Amino acid sequence: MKTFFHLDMDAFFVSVEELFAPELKGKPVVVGGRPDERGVVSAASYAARKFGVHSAMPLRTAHKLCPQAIFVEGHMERYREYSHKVHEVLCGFTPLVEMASIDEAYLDITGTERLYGPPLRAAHLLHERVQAATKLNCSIGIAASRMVAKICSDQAKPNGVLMVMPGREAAFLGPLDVRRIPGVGKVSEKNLHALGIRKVRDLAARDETFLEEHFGKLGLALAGKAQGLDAGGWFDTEIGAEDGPKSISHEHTFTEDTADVAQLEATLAKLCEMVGRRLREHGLTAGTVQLKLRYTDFSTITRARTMERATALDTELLDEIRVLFRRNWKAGAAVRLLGVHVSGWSEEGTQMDLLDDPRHERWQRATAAADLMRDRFGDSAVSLAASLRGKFHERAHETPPGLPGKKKTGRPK
DNA sequence: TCTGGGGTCCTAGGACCC
DNA sequence: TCTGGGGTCCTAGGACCC
Repeated sequence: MKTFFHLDMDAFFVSVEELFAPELKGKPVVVGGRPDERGVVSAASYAARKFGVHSAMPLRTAHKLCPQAIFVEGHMERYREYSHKVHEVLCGFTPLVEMASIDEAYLDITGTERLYGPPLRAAHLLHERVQAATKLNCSIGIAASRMVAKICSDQAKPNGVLMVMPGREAAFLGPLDVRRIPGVGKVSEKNLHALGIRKVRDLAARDETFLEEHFGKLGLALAGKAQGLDAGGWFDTEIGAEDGPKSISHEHTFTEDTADVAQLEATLAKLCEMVGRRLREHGLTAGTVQLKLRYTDFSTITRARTMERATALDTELLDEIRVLFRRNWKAGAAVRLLGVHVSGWSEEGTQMDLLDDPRHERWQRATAAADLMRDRFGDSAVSLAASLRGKFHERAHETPPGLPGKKKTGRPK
């Protein structure tokens, strides 16, 4: 029998903001952007939640619900820094730790009784340590499966600890809405409701084959989850077995939809640069590139191409992306969003054979030099896109306004 | 309500091969 | 030629998570 913790930071982004601006405490705070911007709520304080504001809600809607709320852009670097602090505390507690996202983690604390006492005691100790190191609150769920531990931490919020005793899983889960099960979203909830399945106990009452017939693999997983099991899927993996990313992507939603080819292509160049940079940071080369296009009516297409050889070079990514764009963009149609996505890492990683191509080698050197400049002087110090734009357009164009991560000044060390 | 950005996993169809 | 059965790769779309 195993014992898992799921630790979840309370209103994480908002709480970090409060550390730097204590006057925000207790007030309705919304992290995500200005109230009149295109965008959604990343996090809302408990005071804001009282007005019905919640994460993923459009900022404009949040503003209508709670006009007096304080809207802030947020500081991702700070959240990452605090996430690292939490991670350090957890690793000092037990070696089997897995950060599941920036603000939550799973711990396998099986066999730590001699060290920390029974699980509830251990959880309170861990809670104190996190508090002492970060001045932030968290909630901890304890159970014999990761999934139940996650649901527990949710029920324990805010700033609480909750344990489900082994054998009591079905009794605990039974009265909960099916929506509380991780993996059941809006659509699955609706489909389950259509079959008269509203509570987890309704789910537990149906047999596996019935659920599989209606929901395929998802149904099979649901049957297990209704019993409180980690069977199959995401929960059924070793804690701490970290593997690198499977895909890397960047996308940008324009402040105003645009059909200006120059602006669109400049944006694609910038996105390819960002993706290329991340590839090189991870030491990866991508075999497949994918373009994402969203029009004004929110209709969205993706178009992918697997290249003859994998690459991590901005210019080669851009060449592919530009072909996909020209082939698939309904010319003249205003675009809301562009995205560049790469995947399919090359197995051998090395690409010695490419060195015979002098063009490729030149770009590799230029890219390495640009990376170095950005390391030293900041991301805006140099842009390959600028030189590329000269190649493909008669006039050079300004970098489009409002691109993420764009800074006016460098930051010399 | 007027809908971000970065991910993972699943499904389904078609090409292609044996 | 009137038509099998896998397996694998690729592409497109969508649900879901934070």
